Amino acid sequence: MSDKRFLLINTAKKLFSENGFYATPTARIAKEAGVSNGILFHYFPTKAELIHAMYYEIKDRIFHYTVSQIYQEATLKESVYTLWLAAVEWNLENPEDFDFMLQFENSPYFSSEIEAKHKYVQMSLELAEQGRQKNVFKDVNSLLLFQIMSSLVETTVKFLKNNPSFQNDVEFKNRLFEIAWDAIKK
Amino acid sequence: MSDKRFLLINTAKKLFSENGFYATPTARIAKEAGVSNGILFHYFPTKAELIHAMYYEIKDRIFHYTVSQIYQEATLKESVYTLWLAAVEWNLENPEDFDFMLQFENSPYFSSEIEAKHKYVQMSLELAEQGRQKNVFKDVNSLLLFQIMSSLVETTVKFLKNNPSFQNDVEFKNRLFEIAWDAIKK
DNA sequence: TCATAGACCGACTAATCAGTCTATTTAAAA
DNA sequence: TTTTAAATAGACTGATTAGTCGGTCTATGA
Repeated sequence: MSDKRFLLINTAKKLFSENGFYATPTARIAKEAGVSNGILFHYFPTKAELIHAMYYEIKDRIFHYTVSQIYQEATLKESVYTLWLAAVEWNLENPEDFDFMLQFENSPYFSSEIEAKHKYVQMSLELAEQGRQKNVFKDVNSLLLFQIMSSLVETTVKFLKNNPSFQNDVEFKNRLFEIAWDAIKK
Repeated sequence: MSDKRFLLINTAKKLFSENGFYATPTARIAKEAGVSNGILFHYFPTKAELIHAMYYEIKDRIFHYTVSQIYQEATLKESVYTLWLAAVEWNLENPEDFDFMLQFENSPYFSSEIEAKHKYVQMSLELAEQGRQKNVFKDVNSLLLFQIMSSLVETTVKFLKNNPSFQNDVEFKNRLFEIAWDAIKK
């Protein structure tokens, strides 16, 4: 990936997370990145393509981050915990990505078909399926189990952002995980 | 509330839920409502004020709907169930309001201070507080308990919209409620 | 009857913005 | 060295859009 392309994605992400993508003109992105207007459209033919590229870039990074944390010998609960914690930590450490994702996933740019394709979702679905087969998880659709976990991660991150004093409180985070775990476990 | 004002809110809601508010010009709202452009700005000095008015109008309606369902002699779990079910049913029956809310709550128009003021949130917080004092709910912030319930309602509604065959399946909905209940109960 | 205020109209404007176009530079291939 | 394609620039445009403005209509009440 050329560095101008990368620079544009990062600058746009910052501006998007501050002002939302509708209030962020492409010209402003180019200016802030210190490149010409034309070059933005050279790399991204439309603003929508820039936004989609950003989505994939973020999903890829979060996937690699979380996948690097899980280990083979772990129990099911340990795996879920690892995934949950990795997702929470990652979002706390990358607030711009988190803001962007919230906006994106509730915008007309997003569709659940787009989401379903990603390896990150695939991996989570496999884990959900495993838990159901072992009779550990509640007996509902694994996609639903995944969506429940995702929304609880989101709620957790929002809460920790608003209450920073808890951000390093391991015991508190464990309690938050138990909430999520109790929701899905049988 | 004058009927033009009401008409404008409803027309805008329909268009917003179809196209999002950034892709819905004020002129289009007026045209579709069969009134002049000027009258829109007579009732709502800015587009943002129209959007905020819509938010309050929806929150009020959902509040009156849910509050009408709870009854005094109910146990805590029954009350939570009633509230949960009312919220789910209401959102399923009012998909435009649901779509609008999703957009709004993840847009720059929204702030959690705006939300916190509403009677609907106040009522839910009281219930959460009650549950904590009776030692029935987990020992975390009542605001967090409320947010958890809200996000699980949202996830449930999204899932039922994508899987309409479950919409009238009472047994399935009860299972979905148990997920939410297990999350918050001790 | 007349005055007044709010409801209502729709043409208009000032600004904005996504995307285009022409031209120049750079770098790699031939 | 020459050719070619990609990278870069930035002025420009066509379309769009929130909001304005000057005015008319209607209803109420004095």
